[in-house]
Amino acid sequence: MTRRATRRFFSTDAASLARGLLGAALVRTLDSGEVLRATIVETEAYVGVRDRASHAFGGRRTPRNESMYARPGTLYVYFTYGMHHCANIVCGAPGEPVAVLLRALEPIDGIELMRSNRGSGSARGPIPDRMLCRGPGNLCRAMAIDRSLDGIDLGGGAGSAVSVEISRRSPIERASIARGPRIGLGDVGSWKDRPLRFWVRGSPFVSGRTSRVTNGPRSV
DNA sequence: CATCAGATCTGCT
DNA sequence: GCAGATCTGATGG
Repeated sequence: MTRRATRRFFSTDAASLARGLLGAALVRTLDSGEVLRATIVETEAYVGVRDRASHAFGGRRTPRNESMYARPGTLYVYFTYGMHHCANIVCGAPGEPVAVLLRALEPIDGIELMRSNRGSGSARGPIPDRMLCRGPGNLCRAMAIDRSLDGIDLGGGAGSAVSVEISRRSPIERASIARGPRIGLGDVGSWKDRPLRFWVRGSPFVSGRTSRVTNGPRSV
């Protein structure tokens, strides 16, 4: 039993949404009608203009990050390193550039299409399921998310390209959620160590170099 | 395992 | 020009 997340669900602070998204499903409906569905297992919170690691630090506003300033439930997709797309869900108060980065998903439906979206893999054979949506760039590729979806409203009417499904049945136990510092940040002072990354403890779908280090204990 | 170069877009200096 | 909310394949211990 699931329901679709509405604007109300996204209208909260970034850390709360980052936690609350764990266990929810990200649903991508393609133009063809095919559906890709995956459980969110890892997120990062970018808490607003005071967050030195955020694209919106100090109130910075550019063509790229414009949708961060849109209403809660807006999808913010950016392109980085000349190669990768990353997907965020805008939250917080209306007009505040607050968002949650999606870092890893556990594939549920449309797995073969995800694999195909990722490319044919390498000489070592097809990409294993646990790698399909591991990391913010990889999950965008698998789920066919790019800048053309930047700014869409996840809380809008039915049939939109991307939405979030919340399950009442199996919410993630608080004790099964781990948190730690965010990944890949440059010199952002004390913000580097803030525990704003959240993940499902022990999930083999979570990103990070070694699952032992990144997947260890430490509850919320 | 750990480290590193390279892919080459976007925004700031 | 250079660094960045990344990822992959290559190389060396």
